[in-house]
Parts: sequence; structure tokens; C-alpha cells
Amino acid sequence: MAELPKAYNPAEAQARWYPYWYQHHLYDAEVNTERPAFTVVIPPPNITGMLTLGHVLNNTLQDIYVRWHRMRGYEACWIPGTDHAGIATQSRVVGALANDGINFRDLGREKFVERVWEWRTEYGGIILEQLRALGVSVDWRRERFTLDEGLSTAVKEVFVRLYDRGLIYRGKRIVNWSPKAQTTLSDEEVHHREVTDRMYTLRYHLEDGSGTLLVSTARPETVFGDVAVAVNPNDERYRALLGMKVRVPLAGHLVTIIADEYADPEFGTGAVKITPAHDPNDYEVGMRHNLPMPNTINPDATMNQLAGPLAGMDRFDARKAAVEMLRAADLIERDEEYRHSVGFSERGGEQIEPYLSDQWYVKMKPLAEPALAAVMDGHIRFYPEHWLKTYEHWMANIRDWPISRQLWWGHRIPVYYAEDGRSTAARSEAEARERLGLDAAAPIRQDEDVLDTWFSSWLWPFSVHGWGSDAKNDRDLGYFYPTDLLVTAPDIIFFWVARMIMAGMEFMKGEPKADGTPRRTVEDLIPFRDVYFTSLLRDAKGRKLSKSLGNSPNPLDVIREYGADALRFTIVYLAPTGLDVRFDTEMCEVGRNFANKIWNAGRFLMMKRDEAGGGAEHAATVDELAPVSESDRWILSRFHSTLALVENALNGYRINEYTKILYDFVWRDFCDWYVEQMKAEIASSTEANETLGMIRFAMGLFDQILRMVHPVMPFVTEEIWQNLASRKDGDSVSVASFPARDASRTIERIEQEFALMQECVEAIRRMRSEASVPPSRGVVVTMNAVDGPALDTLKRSADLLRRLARIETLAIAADAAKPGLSATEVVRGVEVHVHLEGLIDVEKERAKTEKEIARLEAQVKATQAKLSNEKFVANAPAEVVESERTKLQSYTETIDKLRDTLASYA
RNA sequence: GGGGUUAUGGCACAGUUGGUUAGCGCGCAUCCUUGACAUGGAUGAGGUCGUAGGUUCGAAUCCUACUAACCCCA
Repeated sequence: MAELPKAYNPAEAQARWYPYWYQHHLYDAEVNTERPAFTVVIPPPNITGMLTLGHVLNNTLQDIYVRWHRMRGYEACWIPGTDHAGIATQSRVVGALANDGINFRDLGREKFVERVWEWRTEYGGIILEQLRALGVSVDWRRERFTLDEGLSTAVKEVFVRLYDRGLIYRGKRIVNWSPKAQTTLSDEEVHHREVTDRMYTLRYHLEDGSGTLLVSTARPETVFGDVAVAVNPNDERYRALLGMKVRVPLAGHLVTIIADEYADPEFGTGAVKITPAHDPNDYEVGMRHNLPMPNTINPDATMNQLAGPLAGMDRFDARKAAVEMLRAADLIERDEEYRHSVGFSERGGEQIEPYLSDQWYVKMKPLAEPALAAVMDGHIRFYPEHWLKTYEHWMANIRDWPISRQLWWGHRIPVYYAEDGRSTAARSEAEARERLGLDAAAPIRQDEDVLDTWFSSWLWPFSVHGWGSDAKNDRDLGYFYPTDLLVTAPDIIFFWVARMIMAGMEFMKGEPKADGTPRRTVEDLIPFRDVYFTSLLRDAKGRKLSKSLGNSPNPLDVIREYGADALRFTIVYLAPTGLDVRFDTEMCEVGRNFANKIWNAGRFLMMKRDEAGGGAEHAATVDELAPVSESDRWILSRFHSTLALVENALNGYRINEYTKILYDFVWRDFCDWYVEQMKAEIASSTEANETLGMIRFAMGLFDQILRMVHPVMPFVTEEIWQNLASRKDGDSVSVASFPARDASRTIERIEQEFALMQECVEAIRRMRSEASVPPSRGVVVTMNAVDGPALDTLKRSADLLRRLARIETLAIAADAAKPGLSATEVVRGVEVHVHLEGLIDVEKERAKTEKEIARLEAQVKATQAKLSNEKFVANAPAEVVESERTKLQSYTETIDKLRDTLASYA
């Protein structure tokens, strides 16, 4: 066998195995009624996106579960894809065109959309390409895109069905207007931030000249849109003024003073100007009082002709100008600093303009009710569970969903208008004419707007199987739906998770199950069973990772530096369930070192096998492993304990626990103790067959360990696994069976015996180290064990003790004479003396022993206090009382032994 | 203003149903290049568990209030 390099080389393994997996179609999923399906749909990344650490965490978690299930015999199906990201993509292409001096509007809709498709073909697949570097085991044949033909047909189908049910309507509302993109945004696309503005208190003179009403506003430029001034009906100060008219400063028109609860007597002067077209609250007031709603601002956020002298100015310039004019006219009573929360576009970053416009909406309440119940009744489980409350709160107070966007890139709204103004939703122009009773040649016009991108994403769990289109695959839909697990970030719980549940509940009704019968029950309708919400990523200083801060490491750089497995392992290792992750690139050393440790453990075993003559095949399953030594039985016992912990952790989505369990077992149990003891066993073994048997066992076990680690570190485990034995083309650890835990293989007695040996070794090392005995120097050790079983165990472990603690001469007996000058520790009742003639610092030893006695005496005192407390003895469970008694006894015995040692220093 | 989360050694985190000598990793200190691994090995120092009360024989673990930080919504 070729010599393996000293360090694991991730780049080589990654380049070798990802193509291998795909050439052998290991991750292709097919309907297979012989086995259960395990399905996951990827949260489709945005085509303008680049791989972020968020994607890394998210996709690593999915990959862990997909690989784990695949190895346990499930038909694992992980479906990849992307979404078309309306605003982000359109802005990107508009920007690119602008750089070439082209205004996209001049291009016209059709040409522009062609250009976006070209852009998409060139750049839209980058993020999926990047995902390959992570090692994701998706079925690439099933890749989907939200703007593909099939998925677009599904969108139309859904729109028409909702429209026909009366759940889609068009309405004039105040929306979040993005002046940059010139489209409306959903609440979720708007982020609020505290800003400092000025609050101006303006003088509104009463029409009759009898006085002045003071009104505070942060937006003096909107006075031209004022239609009333509101005061609280319970506000005594203004009661007499109700119904009177005031002159709006600057604008000059008269408006009425009205009573409305919205006016807060505590805020400002208690009188508020009402501008229904430019503020959502004012809009509500306007609706209640049947007020006109003049709009004074253009779509690009410049003032329109209604704004008189301000017309044509940008909204912020207009504000300055308005203030100057008001000041010149002496209409400002005062102005002061004002901090308040303002909405900004998530994409463009500019301040959102509340804007009155016609938009399409989905009536959410009827859809939300069953979706809320599905989760509250436990048909869908959230991890961590506390997201339930957020979900419940949002669903119970759900608001209608504005779905139209004034863009060109996206699914065009399937609503058609006849020349006479009548309209209908329809799957095609032909259907529209039919529905409107027009003949085939009649002119017809489709709505100009497109749908919110999420209007296609919410269908993802079933649209990927062609639902709603000619491409519908009932077999796949029946077998792979519902999916088993959704892994996503909590910030899209409303955008996406909640809406997918609604869509599943609504649109999967009646679709065939695997056995062909129609779906009816909640379990059959829901889009997924478990939802895992990932941690939020922060940098080492605790700041959110963001492009603008420049604190987001590029995952591809991290992979180049540390390897994909290292990044995968580290990010999961660092991510506590339900809390934020603080990620620091340097922390990837943990994963890199761990990968290297595994690599070298494998290298060691293969070297030993070759030295021993090699050739022999190791067992292919856990059950066939044949332990030779006591240590073999010990590591096998530990392995099965570990498997049980792994299974519990993964089943409970305590995902970082899984990595910690692996780390501890591989590093501590397997490498530090098992491999080390193996060296001693091999050194002292005189029988070649026995040696080979031990090596064969170790390799067989290591094969199983690689499988256990594989879901989180696919590359390094594959690289070693392929080297560990002769493999056939197409073999892969990723499709080898995951070791099944067997509780009967965990043997407490063996673990206890090994622990005694370990603790004795540690005690001797400690005493050596404290006495500054050089590591190369052997020592003389005497162990005095009165307890029979302990004596037997230690005698059997003599070779291990000698090697692991560097003992030159070892005496173990029930009545071993205490040597003259020595350091002593008591381990589980066994006195361990390290002879230190000529090495010992008697004063230091005495001080150490006295300190230990004092510590134990304090324990004794505390334990005695407990035991002499009648209430404790009466109330505490018997086993707790008993364990306190045992403790007391062991402390007392140890103290006695240490006192003898102390006496020997005299 | 409403909802949610967190507060344990320098840093980042574990501590299932209250009973452990309060753990782990990173960092730190000392020693070690014996052929798996210096991306390594051995040993050690360092917390009384945000603050104040309460329940209990017993609380980091349950309850109350307070303080601080963060997230979401308005």
C-alpha cells in the first residue's frame, strides 16, 4: 500500500469524491415502496446570491440528516433549486444595463425580461455550484427553479383557485413603497430602524381668526395632503374646537377639526394632522371619517403638482424647503429633536414611503386557521419549540398578504381585462376570453404587475414534483410528499414557513397518496413534519454578519484554507440549539484538527496492519466484530454507548451535541486510550495471530466509526474508508449502513474496570509531573489494593499501566509494603505510591497531602451535617442518602491513608 | 408599546425531570520532537453559577421582582 501523507489534504479528497458520488448516482432518489422515503426540499437560494455562512450552516444540517437517513436504509431525497428573487434580480440587471447607458424602460418589457433570463443563465447557478463545494448530497436531476415552466403553471393554478374562492382581491391601500425599485414591498421586506429627525410644531390658524391650533409633525412637506386635524374625543382642551375649520399652513386650504381616538393627548400637542395618502394611521382615520385622500408624491418620491411650490423636489429637499417657507411665514411655533422608528427597504436601503395605491391581496384568515391548528396540534413540530409562540402570535393576528409587485421579472399576474373594463383571473388568455364571454379575437389585456416571489416559494414542497402543471408526477408526489424535515432560518418563519403550511393544507387536498387514495387528513396535507430553525450567525464580537459591515467570511475561502469537512464540523459544533452562533474563522482549526486526527488514526491502523503482514479483511458489520482483548471489549462498549448518544442527539435535533459526542469519543476514548493501549498490547503480544486479530478488530471498529462520523464529515471519512480495505467501484461509505446501536453491548463492569486503570495512570502521571520527573524517566510504583476485584483488574492491566504511565518497576498487592519516600494518591480505595527517592521535595509533598486532607475533611464535615439532619434522612430518597453514606466512608478511608503517608514524611 | 430569548471561569458554551467534588472546547502556564498525528502528547491554574428575595431537608437547576443584552413585531 502506498505511504499515506502525514496530514490530511482536504482539497484532494474533495476533488476526488464529489464527482465520484455523482458519477455513481449515489444520491439519485427513486420511488421505492420497499423502503420509507426521507425527503427534504432545499430552501431555494436566491439566484443573485453568493454562498454565505448562513447557507453553510443550513445546508450542512440538511446534509447531515439526509446522509444519516440514507445510511439507515431510507430512500433519501433531497431536492435542490433556486428562486427567481424578483426585486433583487431585476435591480441587478437594471443596474448592469444602466452601466451600459441603457434605461431598462426604453428596452421594453419583453426585451428586458429576455435580458434577465440571459443574466440568469450566466450567473444564476453560481450559488448551487458553490454548494457543491460543501459536499451536499442532493439529487441534482431534480433541480428546480421557481420561474420554470412547471412551477409557473402551478403559480397560475393557485392564483386562479384562490381568486375563484374569493380569497384574492384588489384594493387601494397604504403600502410600503420603494422609490428606488418603484414597487410595493411586503412588511417583511421592510426593516425598521431608529432615526433622529426633527419634530416641527406648526401653527394652524382657526378660520374665524379666534386663535391658533398647534399641530406637531415630522413631515411638514406633506401639508398639501392634509384633509383634517384630529384630536382625541376625550381631550378637554380641544372639545370646544371640534367641527371648526383651520387653515393649513403653507398650503392655505381649510380643513375640519375632527375627533378620533387615534389622536394621543400625550403625544406632541395632542392634535395631529391627517394626511391619508401618506401615513397608514392617517389612512385609517380617513377611512373612518370618509375623507378625501389626495396624493402629493410621485412614485419616484418627488413631490407632484398638488404640492404647489414644492412640486418636482425630492421628498427630503421638499422638507427643507417647506421648513424654510414655514419659518419665513412665521408658522413654526418650535422644533425639537425627535427619535422614531422608520422603515427602510431591505434590498435598496432607501427610506420607505407609505404610499396609497391599488394592489392585489390574498385574504389570509381562512388559510391561516387550519395552518395554525396543524402546528398547535403537534402535527408539525418546531425545533427549538419556542418558535411556536412566535408562529401562533403571527397566525392569530394575520393580515392580508399584498402580492402584487410593480416589476417585470416574475410571474405576471394572471388577471385579464376586457375592453369594457370587466376582468377575471384565468390560466390563459383563451380561458380568460371564455370566462368573460368574449370571442377568440376579442382584444384582452393582462395585468401589468408580477407576483411576490414568495407566491411561488410557498408552493415549493409540492411544485417541485410538477403539481399544478402537465409535468405533475403523481408517483413522486405520492411517495415523497410530505417532506420530513425543513431546515431554515427563523427570520423567514412568516415569509415562507407559515405560508408553505397554508399552501399544503389548501392545495394538497385530494391529491393522491402513495397508495393512490386521496389526501384528507392533516398529516397527509402538511408540507413537512419537523422544522428546524437554525441559529443566527454573528461574528466573534457578537455582531450580525452583514455585507455592509464586511464581517462575513467567504465560505469558499474558508474551505480552501481549512477544508469543507472542517467548516461543516466547526459551524455545527459552534451552533447551540436556539441561540446565536459566534463564528470566528480561526475556530475552524477545531474541525481541521479533528479531521486530521481521524486521518492519522486511520493511518496508524493501516501501518500496523501492514507491519503485521496485513491482507486480512476486517469485519463489515458491527455484529461481526470479534474483540480479542479486554480493551477491545471496553472500546466496543464505549462505541455502543456513543451510538446511543448520537441517535438521541440527532433524533432530538440537538445537533451540536452530535458533533461533541463524536469529538469526545474519537479523540479521547479511541485515540488517547484505545490506540495507546493497543501499542502496549501489540508490543507485549507474542502471538502473531493474536496481534492480527487485535488489528483486524480495530480496523473493523474504525470502519464503523467512519460511518458514524460520515454525515458531518463526508470527505475525510470517504477518503479513509476507501483506503481501509479493497473496495469495488461504486462502493462508498455514504451508502454503507449506519451502525445500529445495541444496548446489550454496553457493559458497565468493563467500563468501570477500565476507568480504574485510567484513573491510576492519571494519578501516576500527576505525581510524576508535580515532582518534575522527566517523561523519559521510568519510575517505581507500588499499588496497594485491598479490594479483590480491583486487585485482579490492576494485575491484568499491569502491561498497560507500565506503558501508559512509564513505570519501570511495578508492584501490585493486597498488602504491599509502603515504600519509604514516595508520593501517594488514593484512587477508588487503591493506594498508589510513586517512589521518589532522590526526586521528592518532602516539604512540597507534605503541603500537598495536607491540602488534600483538609479538602476531604471539609467534605466529610458537609456530608456529616447532611446525614445528621433528620429532615434530610427522612425526606431524601433512599439512594441519595445511601450515596451520601458511601461518600462519607470513602472520604474517611482516604483521609486515613493520607495520614499514614503524611507520617512517613516525618 | 407587545411577543420571544439569554445571563455559569479571559472567550464561547454543557449542565434532561432540584441531590455532580459544577463540566467541555478555545485561550493561558509548565513539561515533552519515544515513528499515527506539534493540525500532536502529558500536567496544571482559573467559575459558586447576573442581582435581591422566596419555596425546599437540599437550587446553577423551581417561583417572584429587578438589572443587562439581543431578536421579532408595532
